[in-house]
Amino acid sequence: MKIEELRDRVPADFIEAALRQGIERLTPPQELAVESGLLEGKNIVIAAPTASGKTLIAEMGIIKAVVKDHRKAVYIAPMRALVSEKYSDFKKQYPHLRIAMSIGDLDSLDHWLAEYDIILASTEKLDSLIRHGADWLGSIGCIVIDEVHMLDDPGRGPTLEVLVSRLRRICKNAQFIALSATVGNANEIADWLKAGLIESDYRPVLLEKGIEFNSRVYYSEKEEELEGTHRIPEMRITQDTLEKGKQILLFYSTKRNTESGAEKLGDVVPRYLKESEKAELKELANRILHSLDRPTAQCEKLARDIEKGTAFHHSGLVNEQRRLIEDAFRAGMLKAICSTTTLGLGVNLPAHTVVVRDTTRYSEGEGSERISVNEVTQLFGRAGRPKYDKYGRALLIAKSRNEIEDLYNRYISAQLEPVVSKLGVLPILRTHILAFVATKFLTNEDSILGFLSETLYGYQYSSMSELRSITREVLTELANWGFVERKGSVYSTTRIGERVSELYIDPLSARWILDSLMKERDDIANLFMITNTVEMRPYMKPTDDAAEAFMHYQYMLNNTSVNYDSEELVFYDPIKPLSTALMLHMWVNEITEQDLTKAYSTTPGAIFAKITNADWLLYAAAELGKLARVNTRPLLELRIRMKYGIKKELTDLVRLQQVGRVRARLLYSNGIRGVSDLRKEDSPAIVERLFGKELSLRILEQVKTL
DNA sequence: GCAAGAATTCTTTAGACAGCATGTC
DNA sequence: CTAAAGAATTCTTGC
Repeated sequence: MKIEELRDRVPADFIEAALRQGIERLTPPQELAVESGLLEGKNIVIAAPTASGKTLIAEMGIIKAVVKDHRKAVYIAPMRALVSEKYSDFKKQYPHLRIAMSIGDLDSLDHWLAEYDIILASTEKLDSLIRHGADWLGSIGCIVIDEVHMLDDPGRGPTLEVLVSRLRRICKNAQFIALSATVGNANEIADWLKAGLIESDYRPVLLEKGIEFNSRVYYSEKEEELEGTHRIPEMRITQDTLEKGKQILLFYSTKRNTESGAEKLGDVVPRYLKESEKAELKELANRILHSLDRPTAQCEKLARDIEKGTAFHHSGLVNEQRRLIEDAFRAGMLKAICSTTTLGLGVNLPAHTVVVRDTTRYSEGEGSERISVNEVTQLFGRAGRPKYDKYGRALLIAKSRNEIEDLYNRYISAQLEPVVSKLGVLPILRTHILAFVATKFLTNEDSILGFLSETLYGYQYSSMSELRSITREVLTELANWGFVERKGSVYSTTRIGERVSELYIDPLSARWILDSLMKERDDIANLFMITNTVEMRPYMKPTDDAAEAFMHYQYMLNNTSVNYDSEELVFYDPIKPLSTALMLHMWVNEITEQDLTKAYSTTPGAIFAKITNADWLLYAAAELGKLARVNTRPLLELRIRMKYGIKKELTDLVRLQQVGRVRARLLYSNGIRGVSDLRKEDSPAIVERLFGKELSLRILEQVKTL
């Protein structure tokens, strides 16, 4: 079907945008979607491979709802990176529409969300907006759920499940469009959502899946001899790929493996680089090296790899480094990347060849486990660059002749796994049930159960007796903790309970924080208060210092296990969160990232993730403290120190714009110890000497208004 | 006597969402 | 609380 043929059924905005992108025909799944009533507002579940054009289907629904029906459209995705990618796509294609993005740290003016046509948000953010009583939800005409297989995730799936079920109640006439490349039971999901189902194998770029063994690749209907001669299989595959003038992504099971992989690639890749590329790479390496104030050992390692045309990519990198690497790969500068699943989950970054080197992964409590077919399929989906490649190649590596067939059966000819609801667990329901009561959405046991029966869990497990007993238990617990009150059969939240729900923290964490607030606390105790929570997991490794401090702080660590659910207690070791607290304590005492990575054998990426979380939890703790009538000054001060990584003495200077960690310290050591010192006669000269004319002016200007 | 390679023991283990009010070097 | 695999260390072999 040609796009043009849709002229009278879909707004011109969409047609023009599609044509601008060079899209003239619908792909088969797109055509099927149109035939199954996409444009008539029917709910649709689409299970089709990566790059099969699922996004365009969503786009059709969104634009139709917005332009033709004058309603709002919402796009939900599980990753912030995904949301912002879609945001810039939409902004580019539809500059005249009012498009907003709402994710954790970046928000287009919350309150004004009502003014926008298209709202793109992460699952949790939209859930949170509901908790804050967003009133524009009723005017939604189209809801797109990207990566619906997230429903299967034990940690975050239930939130999506509850969110979707709730939206179905709030937005009675809205159209639901759910997308995924990896669901084994799309029919079930479709049935649950009362949606039409579209399943398709269509790919714009052919995908050849094979198993490598001994320099030979075994596909289902052919075999291929590799060009490479290297003794390590994935290095041979890389040589072969580079011989073809293509790029490669290699997926490993651990961060360390990606790093050693990239190092080995350093012997393979450079001979395929042009002189001009080497110069560009050198420049890139330099930028990577200086992504932090002080390069860490990891930064140096990464920079060395990049000069050779390769890189590793995992959560230990800071965002800027990740972005630089992704862009450089897209531009063809980098030839090969060794990555953990980070690259498979986030933004779209295709390569001609994809190798999933490891098919097992360690998981706590279970030991080493095989990764799922769904996940391998997800990673395989990165193979083949539309517009550049005729076909993509996705490979596994066999270590023995026997393993060839085993891997083939297990991952290539295998069925995708079904998505199964993980909602039926007490700690998860605790959070959501509090939110139901807090928003007065559901206020008694029966209505809560009625709602839960509409979730995927209710669909998949028809017996609700288990949920009934958990719900009862949760309500009792929340009442005991002082977050809800009961009158007859009706529950309502206390002021604190309501705030806990809005702050989006686990009620268990809130209870622990409230209890801790009542005790005598120093900085470390305050930090432990927020690190000993589920929100802060995974914890840092226990250090010797932490073990020692544990003895010292025994008094405050009494009862720490209150913060854990019984099954988890087996794994709970309070030294770990204490270790995290000590790391943060060093951060707020101006220890450099470089030293922190060494002392806690961690990575810059992990440090910043902890800092961001700590900042949020310190805010939450302060808010709870307000309600509990506790002095929150120390918490707020700690929060400023957390944000900037500074000692107490610099907190005043940092109020100035353009002044952060480094500049504040510089000012301080030059005798300017606070904003008031800037008013002194000789100050302007000092500031100008330190920062130059322009910057010093901008700093001094602020003195009048502060 | 020494080095390359085999055998054994030791060590370590993916990712990422949320609040709120504005701007780092 | 479990198991795989890389890294580090020790042992063996062959010249």
